[in-house]
Amino acid sequence: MSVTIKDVAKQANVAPSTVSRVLSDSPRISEKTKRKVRKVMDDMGYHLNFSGRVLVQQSTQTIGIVMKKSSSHSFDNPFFAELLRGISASCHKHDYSINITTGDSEEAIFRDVIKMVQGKRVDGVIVLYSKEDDQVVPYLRERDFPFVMIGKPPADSNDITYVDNDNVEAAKEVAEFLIRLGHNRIGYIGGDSHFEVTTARLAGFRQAIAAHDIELPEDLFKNIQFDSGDAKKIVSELLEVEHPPTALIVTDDFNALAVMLALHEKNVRIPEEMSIISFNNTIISRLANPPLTTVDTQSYQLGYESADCLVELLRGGEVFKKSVIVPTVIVERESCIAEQTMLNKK
Amino acid sequence: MSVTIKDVAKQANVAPSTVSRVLSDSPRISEKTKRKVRKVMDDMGYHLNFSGRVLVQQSTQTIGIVMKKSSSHSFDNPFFAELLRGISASCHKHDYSINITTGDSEEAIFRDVIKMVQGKRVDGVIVLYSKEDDQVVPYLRERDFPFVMIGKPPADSNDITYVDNDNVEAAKEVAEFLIRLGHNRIGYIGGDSHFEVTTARLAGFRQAIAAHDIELPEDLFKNIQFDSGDAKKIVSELLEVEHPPTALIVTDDFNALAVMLALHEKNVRIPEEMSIISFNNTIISRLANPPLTTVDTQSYQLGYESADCLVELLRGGEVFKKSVIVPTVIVERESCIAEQTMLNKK
DNA sequence: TTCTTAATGGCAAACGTTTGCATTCTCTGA
DNA sequence: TCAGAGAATGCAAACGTTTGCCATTAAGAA
Repeated sequence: MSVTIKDVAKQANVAPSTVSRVLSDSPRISEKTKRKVRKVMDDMGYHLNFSGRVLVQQSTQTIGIVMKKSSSHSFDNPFFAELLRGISASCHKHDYSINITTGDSEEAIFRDVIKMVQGKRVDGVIVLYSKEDDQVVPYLRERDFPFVMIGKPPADSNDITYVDNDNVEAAKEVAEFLIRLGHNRIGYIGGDSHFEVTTARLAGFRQAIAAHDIELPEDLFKNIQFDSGDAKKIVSELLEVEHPPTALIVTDDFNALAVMLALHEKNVRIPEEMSIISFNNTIISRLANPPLTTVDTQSYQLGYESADCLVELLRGGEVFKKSVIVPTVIVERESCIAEQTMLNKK
Repeated sequence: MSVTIKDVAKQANVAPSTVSRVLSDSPRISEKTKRKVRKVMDDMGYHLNFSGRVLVQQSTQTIGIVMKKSSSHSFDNPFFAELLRGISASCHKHDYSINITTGDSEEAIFRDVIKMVQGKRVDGVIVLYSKEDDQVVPYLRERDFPFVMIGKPPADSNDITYVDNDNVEAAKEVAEFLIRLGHNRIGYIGGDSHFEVTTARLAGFRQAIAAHDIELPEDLFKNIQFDSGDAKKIVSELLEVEHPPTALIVTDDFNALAVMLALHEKNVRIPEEMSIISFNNTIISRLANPPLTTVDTQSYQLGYESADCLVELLRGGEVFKKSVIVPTVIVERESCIAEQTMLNKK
């Protein structure tokens, strides 16, 4: 039905192989022939059929993106959108296509991955999360299938290419930042503890307060499931501990927004009565009221680098597994003030 | 290298064709043989090679998603994320894969589309926008390539399958809603006027105010480019007209957030001094402060339906081009109050 | 003029499937 | 016992490429 390499060959009076070589601009074909063939291609409206090529080259020039468990939530979160955007940009640069998992449960996603990998639909895979008790990564490793992770692998991190922030360090800096502002009652609201990012940041935070000889009761440490109802509960609890915190560290902008809303409902003013600092520097932090002080994790860059790494892996250069740590930086806006200047509520 | 249908055939002592037919569970193969072959498949760890099938079946079971111009912005906007989530869910149901454009300029996206379509990488395409002066849609129509649009096509809408809200009606209802609350100085902040959604809503709004014999000066009508700097400017201008508005209609939650921030900086309180209503009911509207009254455009549903339509188209049932209008409903939260109960600023 | 060699292009196999048609096998009924 | 029917399976071509190797041509050297 559509015009193939053979049609072009016939029309141009050359062999199909010649046409193919013109396509790849092989030096074995003379300029004259190339011109002739290209003209015929244009005239006939020829376009390469992808699957034909894939079949023989055993390469799809496509990378797969493995979403995390509930893509419902990932999609909601501008952090993932940024990641995708970065990946997308890098792929475009390298002329790779993108195929994303569509499953919405861990099981379904795993099946998607198998379909991608075994069905040879993709050359490599980017795993958008790092999580313990995950089946995808072991599966990929077992088959020696090229992949890179966003987030530090829970195990064998020397053997896996990954792109990540230094989350321990980042959390430390955040704590130092608040401590420098005079806060010593700091509430910590982390994310799902199955994810590496959560534990890393918590560790960093604990290191920092220990280094400053600050002791914090365990009821100042919370985990939030993405859900604003949860935020209300957590905020209530935090306000009811014996010495309530004067500052809060929240795992990302999105949850911070939920926390702010909950505080607002409790008539706690930000930053006058509570400082808040969060992670990711998504557009939300700029638009929040007040605008959020947040650590820029450079999610776009994270995505971009991960795709770059994968492509490099695929092009086969790499002998050892390199990893990339993307630096973080605190972006100061208006949600944090010095402890001394706060309103005294009593 | 990996195990093919032939390997399985040899091992099971049958012909490759038989294995293929077992794969598709053809009634022409006896149960006994099927069992035997399936056992061998399992033992050998066989998995179908996708490209091989594609080549002969001339169908990829993959749909392409065409992002709008600056995916940079689309990705930022939870509205698009929701769309994607809906598409993804439907695709998963129908066992289709997803391939998205990676280009970031109109030109690059167009090239991506050509690559998808001519390279036969996808069976059909979903265009995530409706815009005048667009090259993608004409291209698809010319080649009779199956596609569906999200948003009403600027032309030939009887000939194109699309999924959309009734934006004229929705805007009308929003206006009526505000009028019923007693507002008659209403500011309107639309989006990029190249997009159909923008013009449709504006039309609806104008109809509604005309129907109520309200006259509004043209300087109450603004268009916002996505960018919070712009929001400040627009807000300033709106506050400086002779009789400033008491209510604002904003084209989506995201921009509404920016507008709210700008108002806040001007010390205008919401809703006491200004009511705001927006579109899309993304999670942002729930988390805003105060939570936004917004019209739920059901973006997830929009995405889901569009993929459903496309699959139906591909399965070839459709003779005529059906379109789906997804209903909208105003979700009342706390950003709108009756004009009478507002603070008087003078 | 003849031989050598470099440049150019063609042949055909291969990639992993599917599918129309042909073949083989197993019954059934006379 | 055998023709014939129907069920089960096999054969081989086709899908659109790429690529190793061979064939042809032309040019240059002797």
